[in-house]
Amino acid sequence: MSENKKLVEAITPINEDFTQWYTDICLKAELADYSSVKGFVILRPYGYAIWENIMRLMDARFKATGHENVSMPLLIPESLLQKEKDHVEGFAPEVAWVTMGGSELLEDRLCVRPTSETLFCDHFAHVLHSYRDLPMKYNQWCSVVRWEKTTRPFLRSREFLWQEGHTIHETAEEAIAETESQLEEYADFCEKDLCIPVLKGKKTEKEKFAGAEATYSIEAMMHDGKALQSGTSHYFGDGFSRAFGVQFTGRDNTLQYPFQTSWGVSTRLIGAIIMTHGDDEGLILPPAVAPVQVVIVPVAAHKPGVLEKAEELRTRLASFARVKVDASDNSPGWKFAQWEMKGVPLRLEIGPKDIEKEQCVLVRRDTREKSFVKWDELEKAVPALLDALAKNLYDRAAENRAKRTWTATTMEEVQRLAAGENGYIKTMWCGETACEEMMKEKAGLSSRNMPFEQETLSDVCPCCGRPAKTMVVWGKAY
RNA sequence: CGGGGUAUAGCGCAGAUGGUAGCGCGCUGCGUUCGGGACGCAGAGGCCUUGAGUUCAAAUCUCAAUACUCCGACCA
Repeated sequence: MSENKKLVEAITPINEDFTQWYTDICLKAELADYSSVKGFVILRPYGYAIWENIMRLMDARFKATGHENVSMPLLIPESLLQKEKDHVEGFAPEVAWVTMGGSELLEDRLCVRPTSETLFCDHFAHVLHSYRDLPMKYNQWCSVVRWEKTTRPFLRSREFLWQEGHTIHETAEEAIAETESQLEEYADFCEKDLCIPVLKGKKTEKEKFAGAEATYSIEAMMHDGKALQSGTSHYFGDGFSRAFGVQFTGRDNTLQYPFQTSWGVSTRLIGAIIMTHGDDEGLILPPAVAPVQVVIVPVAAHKPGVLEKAEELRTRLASFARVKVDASDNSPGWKFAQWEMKGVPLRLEIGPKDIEKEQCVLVRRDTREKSFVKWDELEKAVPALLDALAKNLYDRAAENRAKRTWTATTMEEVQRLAAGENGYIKTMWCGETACEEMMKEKAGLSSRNMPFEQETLSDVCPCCGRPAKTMVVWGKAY
């Protein structure tokens, strides 16, 4: 293959310029495209298919734990948004407004939802009467708009697709349990289905959601050592309930305020997949969400029987895998490269030589390891290889994270580490926002979260020297 | 929103000192190929981002705008 040919579909080497590599993947693997609306991106069929798989798998998890889907309005009257002070202050800088209806100026302008807590609360106030109605566990799949200043496909765009769960409960304990169990659900999904190890923990006061009492997150580490907040779960206490007058008659016949949660993941997960698993050849998709799990490439497709056999194998695999035959006119080599770039986990080659031997060639995307498999053994071999690939993706990501995680006990150490490779830096912390801000100023780090799995690294905060309360993981974030 | 960079065919680029556009890949058709990015022949495809200047003449010079992109601050 000549240099010239390679240039055509070449992507920037991952270790040369990671951000450029990322953009190349988004465009060249045909996941996304820019639109003529500034900051808004288009999800192309291949990218949207990944999202569809994510939705399907997560939706099943939500349903299995008693959640119901609803659809809330796109627009929020300003008066409604104003009801919870912290919330409106947090979101005001990035909301888009609708001020006209047709040619009429609106008396109460409407905000395009940046998130739907206010609408859910308004609705809960209407439909909640008795403790017998609780819990209400709702979810919606929708898009939201936040007027971001800088945008990047999947990581930050002015409109993004997501899922937002909103629940209300009779007791604080129950709401807290919901907050935690949804975070666990996200973590499990990321680790099992997306093969991305995540760090579960509580956000600091500075980083928590506007209006929440507590915010929990799962943090994933990308190939370049930067962190990506990949899911959040919030506990609201009864703050929103009080602000919106959501009440119910309790078991003791008194009026009470329910306790509330909300939680969400977005198409940002696709960004996480790209940046966690990809390599110089392109994308590598976790089998659970890959739109195509096995691509069949016929070799010498013009020879009698080859295409027929390819089609026969497709039918055979279709009962247990998402499979596609590439019968285009391109050369086999071109197809290999193309489907590798698109991250298809497994390639099946079938040519005249294989047909003689009643076998085919299976090639893993992650290791490029080839195996010759008899047709009769495909039902076993394909799932086994997909599983092995998934495990390897997870292990590689976990290894990268382990390699890039350090601990520090003094500010000098933090600064020295922060000046080197990107990664997680664990330190103790006194709990003061001032010290968190100092981390940002002196080392360029933000707190990712306070992991559930705490360690005692020292007795004092490296910033101020006062007694330490918790261990925090710091890093640079997307 | 601050600081850089870029804008010419679908993509990647060339187009010194001004004279109305070219290359590679891709695309279309036909034929030969096919186990790691095949080849031949014949085609199609451009308001040179937009708007103002300067000039006989602007892709080229000047100034603005816009978009994308990278680096910071802010956020899923």
